[in-house]
Amino acid sequence: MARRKNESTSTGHGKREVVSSRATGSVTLDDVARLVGVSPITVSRALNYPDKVAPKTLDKINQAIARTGYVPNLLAGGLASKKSRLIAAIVPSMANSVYAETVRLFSDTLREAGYQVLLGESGHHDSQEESLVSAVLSRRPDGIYLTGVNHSLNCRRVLLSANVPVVETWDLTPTPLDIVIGFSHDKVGAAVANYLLGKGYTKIGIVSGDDHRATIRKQAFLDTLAAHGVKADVALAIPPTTFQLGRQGMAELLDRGFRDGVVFFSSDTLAQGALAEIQSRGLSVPGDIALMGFGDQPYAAHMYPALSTVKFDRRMIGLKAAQALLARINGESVPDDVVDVGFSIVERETT
Amino acid sequence: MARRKNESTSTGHGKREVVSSRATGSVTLDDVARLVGVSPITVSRALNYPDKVAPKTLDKINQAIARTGYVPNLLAGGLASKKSRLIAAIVPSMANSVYAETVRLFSDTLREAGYQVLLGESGHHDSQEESLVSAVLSRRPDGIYLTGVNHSLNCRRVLLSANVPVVETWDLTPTPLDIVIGFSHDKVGAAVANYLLGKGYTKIGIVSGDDHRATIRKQAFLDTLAAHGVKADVALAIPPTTFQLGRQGMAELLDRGFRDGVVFFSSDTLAQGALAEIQSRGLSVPGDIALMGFGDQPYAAHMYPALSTVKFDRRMIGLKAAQALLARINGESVPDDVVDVGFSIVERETT
DNA sequence: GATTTTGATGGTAGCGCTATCATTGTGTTG
DNA sequence: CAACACAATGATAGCGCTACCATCAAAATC
Repeated sequence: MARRKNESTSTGHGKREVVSSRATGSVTLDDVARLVGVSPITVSRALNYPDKVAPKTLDKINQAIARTGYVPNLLAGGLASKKSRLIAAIVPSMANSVYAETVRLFSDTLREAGYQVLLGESGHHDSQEESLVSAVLSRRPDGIYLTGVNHSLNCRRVLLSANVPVVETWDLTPTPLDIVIGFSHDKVGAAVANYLLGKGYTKIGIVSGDDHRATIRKQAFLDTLAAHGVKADVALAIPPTTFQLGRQGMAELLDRGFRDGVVFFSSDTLAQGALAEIQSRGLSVPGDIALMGFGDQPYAAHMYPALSTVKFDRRMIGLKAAQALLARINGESVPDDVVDVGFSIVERETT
Repeated sequence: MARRKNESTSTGHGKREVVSSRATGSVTLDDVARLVGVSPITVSRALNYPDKVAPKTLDKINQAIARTGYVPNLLAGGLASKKSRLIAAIVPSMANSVYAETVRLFSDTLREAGYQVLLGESGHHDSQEESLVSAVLSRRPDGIYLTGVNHSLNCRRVLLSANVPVVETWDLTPTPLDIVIGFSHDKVGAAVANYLLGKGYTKIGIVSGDDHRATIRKQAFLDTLAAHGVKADVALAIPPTTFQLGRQGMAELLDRGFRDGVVFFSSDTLAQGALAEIQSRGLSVPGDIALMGFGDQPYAAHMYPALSTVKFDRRMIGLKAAQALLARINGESVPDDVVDVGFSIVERETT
């Protein structure tokens, strides 16, 4: 397999003893037990429940582990205990730093509790999500994190019969698979519309991605405007919502003669791209065109001019998702099936 | 554990049969075998080597799998076969989309070959990397992807004795642990210095992160300038290299009176932040201050003004890393231990 | 001092799958 | 039609670990 195949465990860096009795050559828990002169189960306990082992024994075992360079085999452990210590997370895209931040807090929280996170990118496709879920279930995760609440029928079926704790995120639904932590995109759309109307804008445009959640925001946004007799200019961008697509979307609007109005973008990145387009035409923000983002990325506050946007606590989503899964796993009660982390509108300089 | 605990496999969504004989309630390969009337090993073969099974049998088995909703247990399979079908990847940060893109191609390529990628974030800390590597090895990955070539002694030791294919990326070294795929940061630093000198700049600054690779680039940059008798203005940013820190770094330089020169940033994001700072002071780019980025992020070409930067093929790194690991795993020969993917300087409007 | 409790350890029997070798039946060859 | 090759399937024996129940000695209880 590898070029170093022929090196045995004991060669290379000295220090290590030859202890393995198995054909495979790697050190096992049995080897450690034999070395210390205890039974394998005691070594297992030393690893998993250290306080159930006498301090002296524990000490000897830890020494033996260090000497041999023993690395536990979680495949075997997981098979025997039915606890994989693995949590699967399915996100649309890691390149989108919005999701990355949520997942980071999720991972960090779980790591502290002794779990690892297996990440899968679904790319906003339901079918991709379904196959990822299936693939991931074969590792018998102790919990699953999903982005969004829209899953194919088959995906739901598989998840339910897997009998594994599931947390859905970034959105809300009254009927979660298990637990849902997020906020209402419907309300965001309406709130932004009302905010902009309140600021006196009547010329209003929108550049939006076409994923589930962006679509919900857009629809609520348009509906609310319509209720006030305002018809918005629409330019559609497809995910991924990139700087370039934001610039293109803005160009489209400007080419159609859009001026002296405000544009709502489905991500801060889109708005950032739009700003470049506006500046390249020698127009000013918010003088000629006002901009409204979504996400409150770290850079939004530091742009010039600083971007007005919609803020929500994505780290909180990751944290609460991890905590909810841990509670489920430990058999503790989870106070709420549906957790709304809310959102707020941040007014800066672009509106 | 979960609120749905009491639902058996057969309830909920109909369609599923009660076949499990085990206490755990989940369908096993044995259950499928019994249902079809073949031995378990035949079902195993149907899953892993379908062409070794008669088409008729295969068909019946697949039907039984669909009917029962059987999900293979890779913990058991991996334990028995010593193939986890898991590849571990350790990256400094997923929020940094530069790494995310490499990892995406890496994952995609491996997924097609039937592998899953377990991601760990090391946050540019050697100690964190070491503990991640240890944690990850207990899952018995079939291969490991590392970012960078600087690893703690203990980390190297553990990796070597694990006898697992390793690919190091994003950098070069004549002595890789196994395989290395990247480019020379030393050469980048020198090349950028020469490029800027060639453009006639004599007033030169640098705003740089302090991770291993950025430091190497900076040093080569400064050395090359020094060799031409130019002393650069230095402002240090710490990772993560964010928009905000770029803006701060630029502010620092400007406050010190830096003007009519060029600044080299260790990431495009830093340069983007710097642009905001420059514009906020009513200065022009590249008239008053010229900017040079690093990474050629997708947005760099679409900024206004478009950012001059250093381009390298990060997708190629991910792809080649995956291919190299697959070759090692399959026992094929790997043509080169050291693969240089090179880089190039992209001149746009900011220099 | 007899009994119960507690703490530390061990024996046994799997977890669900696959490697290996063995067996059967079918086609192929001279 | 014997001799062989090959395709399809099966029996057995683990992979490395932990759950479960048992054991035994020392401490605590009356």
